[in-house]
Amino acid sequence: MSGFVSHFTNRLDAKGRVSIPAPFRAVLARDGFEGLYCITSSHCEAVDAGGNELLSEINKRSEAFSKLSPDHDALAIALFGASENPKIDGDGRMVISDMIRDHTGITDHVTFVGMNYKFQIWEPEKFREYRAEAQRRALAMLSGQVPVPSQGEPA
Amino acid sequence: MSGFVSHFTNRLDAKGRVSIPAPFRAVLARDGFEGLYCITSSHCEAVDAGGNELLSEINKRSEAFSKLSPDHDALAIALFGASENPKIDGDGRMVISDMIRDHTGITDHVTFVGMNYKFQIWEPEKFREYRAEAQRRALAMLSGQVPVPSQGEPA
DNA sequence: TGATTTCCCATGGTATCCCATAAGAACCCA
DNA sequence: TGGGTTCTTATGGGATACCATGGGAAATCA
Repeated sequence: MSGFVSHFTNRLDAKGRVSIPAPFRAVLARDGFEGLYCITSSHCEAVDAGGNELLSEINKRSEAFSKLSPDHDALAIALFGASENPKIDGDGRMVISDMIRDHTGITDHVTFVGMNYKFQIWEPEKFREYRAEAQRRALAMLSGQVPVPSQGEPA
Repeated sequence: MSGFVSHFTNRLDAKGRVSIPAPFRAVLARDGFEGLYCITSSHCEAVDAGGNELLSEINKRSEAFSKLSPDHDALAIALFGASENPKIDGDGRMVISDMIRDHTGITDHVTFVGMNYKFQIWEPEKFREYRAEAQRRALAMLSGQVPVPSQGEPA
């Protein structure tokens, strides 16, 4: 079935907890990962989060470098050093760690953004800005592509 | 097999629900998708909706870029972050979310427009205007006054 | 032992489920 | 052909379940 879709903004409480959106929890449960896998994004002020599907995607990436090579070691350190495994409590909440706070600038609200095989954690205002930019880029990327075979386009 | 055809206008109730036209429900049932897949249209004030067939169309687009790359992230945010999976209740209704409201301007009535492999959700008055404009353009194109654009809506 | 984290329960608002009803379409049988 | 009957569909509304959030108590850590 489908993965992480849509976006939600929830509130951080006094203890630094935030509810993970219920639809995302359902996807994680199906995926079977214990807890959550989080890693800072290398190219934007967000944190990638997900379960086994995200993890295997990252593994696939690092396997492109042969083990024992300096490149592989450096990559491993970068990946594991920038990652965390937050627990999810009985009510479906996680705590926003200092690492996530520092990298995202989150203070009192958190935006969760579905990206199918993973989702991202954003500071709401920063997300709005990034999204506007992403939509511009997406339009450019898609229009350069071969047209999709839609027959019914009105006009 | 036959897809979504014709168009229907239904009423929003006090709870923000609206009946999905029965013929469309029949198509969705055949498609086998649980619920509905919705995504805002990038070139008009409408929302695209459908089942697996629409979803695979979206997936196809994003799979052209390798995961974890900046390009893929931007595209995933534009596509999946701007999507939703409304449920369909036992009576064949869906709720019009704030996202759909904002993007379409829907207040109390909803027009469903069949487009074969997907359908669109419109504010009725906006749809009338859009359709009239589309017909003018079609006529102009047929009479040879305007070079026929291959695809890709130029605003 | 004080501070922090984890577990558990409470609550208000909202979404979902379920049933009722009315209008219309299709159907059937004389 | 016509009139009655049954089904489907759109819509309304009450009851229930779910979810995000808050806070206390127990457990863990330094």
